[in-house]
Amino acid sequence: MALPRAARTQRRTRIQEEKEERILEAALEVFSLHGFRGATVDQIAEVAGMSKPNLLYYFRTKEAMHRALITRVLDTWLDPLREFDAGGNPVSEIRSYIRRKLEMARDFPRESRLFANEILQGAPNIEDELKGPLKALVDEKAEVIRAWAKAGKIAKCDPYHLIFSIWSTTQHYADFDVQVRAVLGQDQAGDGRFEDAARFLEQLFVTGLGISEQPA
Amino acid sequence: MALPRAARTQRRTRIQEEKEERILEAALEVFSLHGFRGATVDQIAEVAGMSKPNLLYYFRTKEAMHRALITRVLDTWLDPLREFDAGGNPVSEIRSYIRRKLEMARDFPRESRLFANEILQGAPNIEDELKGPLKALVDEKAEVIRAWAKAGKIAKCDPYHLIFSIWSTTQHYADFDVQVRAVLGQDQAGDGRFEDAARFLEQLFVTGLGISEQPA
DNA sequence: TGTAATGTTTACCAATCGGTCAAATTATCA
DNA sequence: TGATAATTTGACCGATTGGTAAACATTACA
Repeated sequence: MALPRAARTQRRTRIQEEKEERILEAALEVFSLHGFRGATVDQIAEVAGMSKPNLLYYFRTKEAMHRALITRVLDTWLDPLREFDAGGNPVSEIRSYIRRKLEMARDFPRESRLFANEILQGAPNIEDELKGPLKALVDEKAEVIRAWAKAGKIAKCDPYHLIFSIWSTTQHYADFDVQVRAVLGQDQAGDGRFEDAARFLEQLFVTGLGISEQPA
Repeated sequence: MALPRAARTQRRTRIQEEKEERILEAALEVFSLHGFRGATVDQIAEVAGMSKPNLLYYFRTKEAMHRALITRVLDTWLDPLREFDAGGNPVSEIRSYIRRKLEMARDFPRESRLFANEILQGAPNIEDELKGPLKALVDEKAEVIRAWAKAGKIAKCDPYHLIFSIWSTTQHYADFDVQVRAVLGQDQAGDGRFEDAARFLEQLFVTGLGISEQPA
């Protein structure tokens, strides 16, 4: 018989570790390319190099795979924001936050697209996590930014929309990669586009948030 | 017999006009919510208030509907960029471009999500249009911006990444609406968020692009 | 009004989907 | 080694999918 994942009390087998990892890797590949509905279990099984029933032995449903992936991705996706340091220098904190987010868009585009897909579909599976942990974290960091602005260390601005704009500009290079490449053309679409983007965004945000005599 | 759309030489019937419009409206609703693969013809037919075979009489395949929608959306989506005036005042041109894009995100979120979905999936159906007309238009406007920078009217910056950042920040409020609402919470998630966003983005870009002594 | 073109519906189909089952195989360890 | 638990597979199932065929109804127009 042997019950898979769900009803286990003992610790995981070596085989379980390996296979579950292979499956999630394959699922990330397929889900990020075709979305949840567009991905098929057969596809994932093929990419993972195993039969469909074998895959379903480890994850009982397609949704279980997706849930495992989404929660994992959401967690690591927020790491850069967690590193945001209230005690640091405002400008350099924002600058390195942008840099880290851009690096994630470059190095983990599949994770970014998986997340984007989920949000686009209305986030049916992670609405609670958005309204809970995500909101809490953003609230906390927004308060830091607001304090910086109040102290005159950066320009007065809405901290939430500042965070949104950093998210959107950086993730754009992962989620809309096809469009970016199409517009830049073959010559400019090499890996240098991330350095160009970094330079531009740094200039935009640092200058845009530099101390200035904005009215309230 | 009666051949639908494809093989007609005469002008369209009144019924055809009406029905095709109703179908595309329904298709936009469903496609933007669930993506291409996630949407079903039955769903679209139900939203359009007609039977599935009747719908397929006007659009022979699901893909035909999607193609008709995508090309239409891509076209109107570029309108704000077309209005970008080389002869105008640089700062106010950029400012009103941002405003127009943000208005589109507010008033036509379904169109934005449809487009985002297509790009996320690798733009299988519109790659040519991206590399062709879209790139041409962006190239043209980028040249205008570059000239402005060269003349010292705005800060020196990469015009392509400037355009990307305007696209991403504004469309974020349509495509990631669920996330934005979740983070802002019930109190702040009213329609006022678009005005707040407009104020923030205007400040960010105008200050960020203001004349400054950036090195080359 | 008659009739031909246009439009609509009912019934249906083949393909694909997520998932099951029982038998066969392999790993584990006393 | 032998027995027990864990893993893998091929065959299969019901539901849903995109799309079709042909009968039926309606409209346009001479």
